[in-house]
Amino acid sequence: MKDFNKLSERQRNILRYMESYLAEHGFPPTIRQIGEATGINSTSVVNYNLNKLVQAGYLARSSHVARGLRLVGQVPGGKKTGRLSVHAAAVSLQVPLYGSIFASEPVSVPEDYYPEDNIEVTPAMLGGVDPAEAFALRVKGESMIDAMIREGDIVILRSQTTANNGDMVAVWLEDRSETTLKYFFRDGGRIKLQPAHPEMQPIYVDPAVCSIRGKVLSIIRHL
Amino acid sequence: MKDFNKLSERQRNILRYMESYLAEHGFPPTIRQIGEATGINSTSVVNYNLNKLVQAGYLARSSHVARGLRLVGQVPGGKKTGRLSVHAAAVSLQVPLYGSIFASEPVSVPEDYYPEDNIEVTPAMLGGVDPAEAFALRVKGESMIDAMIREGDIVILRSQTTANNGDMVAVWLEDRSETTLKYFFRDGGRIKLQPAHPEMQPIYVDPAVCSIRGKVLSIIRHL
DNA sequence: AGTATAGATGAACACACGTTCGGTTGTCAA
DNA sequence: TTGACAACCGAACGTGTGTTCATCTATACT
Repeated sequence: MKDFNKLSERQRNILRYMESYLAEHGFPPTIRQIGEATGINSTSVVNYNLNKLVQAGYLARSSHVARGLRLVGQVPGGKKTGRLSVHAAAVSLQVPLYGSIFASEPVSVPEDYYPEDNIEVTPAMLGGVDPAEAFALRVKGESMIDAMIREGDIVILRSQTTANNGDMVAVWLEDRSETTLKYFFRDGGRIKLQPAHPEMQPIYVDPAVCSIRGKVLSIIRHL
Repeated sequence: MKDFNKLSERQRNILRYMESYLAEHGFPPTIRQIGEATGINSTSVVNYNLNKLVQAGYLARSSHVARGLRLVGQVPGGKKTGRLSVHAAAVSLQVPLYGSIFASEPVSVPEDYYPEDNIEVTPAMLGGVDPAEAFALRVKGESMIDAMIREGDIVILRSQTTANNGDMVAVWLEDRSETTLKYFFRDGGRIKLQPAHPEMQPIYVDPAVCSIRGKVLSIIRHL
């Protein structure tokens, strides 16, 4: 019988990652993605361990084929009888990922493009918002650093064109040709945009040149 | 409602081929394979029709990703789903929340306490790590601001006492009586702890007074 | 007539991605 | 010490694969 515990820690991680990636995307990950996710920084080592897993009967490979991986047999999902067992079978939701937000470029909005991917989220991350109104953006560049947001972060938003005081919003500033994430405040006839970093100064803009694309619900950072 | 007959003959063939290829291999075909199977001898035409199918809501694409195709909804015989159907899909996981991490206090570790709550996470947020090894901490205070982390953030960690270069870890520094989240590097006989904020200087500590509690997998911020 | 617009073509481009190889480290046994 | 071996690393290589572009054909509309 195949003994799951006979595998190395890395090999178990690879299998688990394969499973979750497959569930999320519908196609297998690349060697480099596996390496990144499991802390292996040489493709040859991933390749090495994948071949081990093939020998052990856990998966099949098509050689010279991009993402030519396939799980065979069953990976024990939650059989680990440790302490509090892990999977309460709650549902998770998917929201479309509409590309990247990048300073000096308009942020893509749902109408403009089709989603390039789906992001799995938990209900708590939507804060009660209808999943159909939610979408996600990937942050590109270090331009959002003043909002305590880093390159690669995933931002979950609710699509809307207005906002309340204190909301964090994605706004397109026409006069600056720039998109940012800032806290939103109405200040008399103007709009005050406050960076999340406490030491940075707010900027004031004319409502006419400031179009709101969505309100930030939550942020996911993957290391 | 999506009308299957509204599609061109080629587009229907593409969907059918996708289905059978997926069933046979476990991963999607390439553009060229689709072309070959459906009698199209230009990759750009396949590309063109794939985009049409995305618009029509039959499939999703991940751009610049080899075999980045996925069937959404059901090809006839089954039922249809709406445009971007937001669907309950995979199971989500729960990890225990072991209190808060706070500078000038040791971070709680799993052995010390029992969880005060459970946090729902998606498999992607664990990056392939066994859910049984994962736990969560809530960030208290503004002390982690140099790590681009704010009060209230939830940090997902994997319980471990060693780390690899480049990992972000939660460490207890005995000589400073302080807990922080930093990037971990071995530097000769010492340990270099690099803040996430690029402009801040790293600190160097003796391994003897630096105990690792866990490696950060991901971070959730709820607004 | 002109002129859009959907569909198709083939070639060129750029990079994503699997593969290979020389070298290093650690462990175990003789 | 020596040798063998499993695991790992980093870099280079070749090609698989998505994308883009200029061009061409139909059909339909003014």
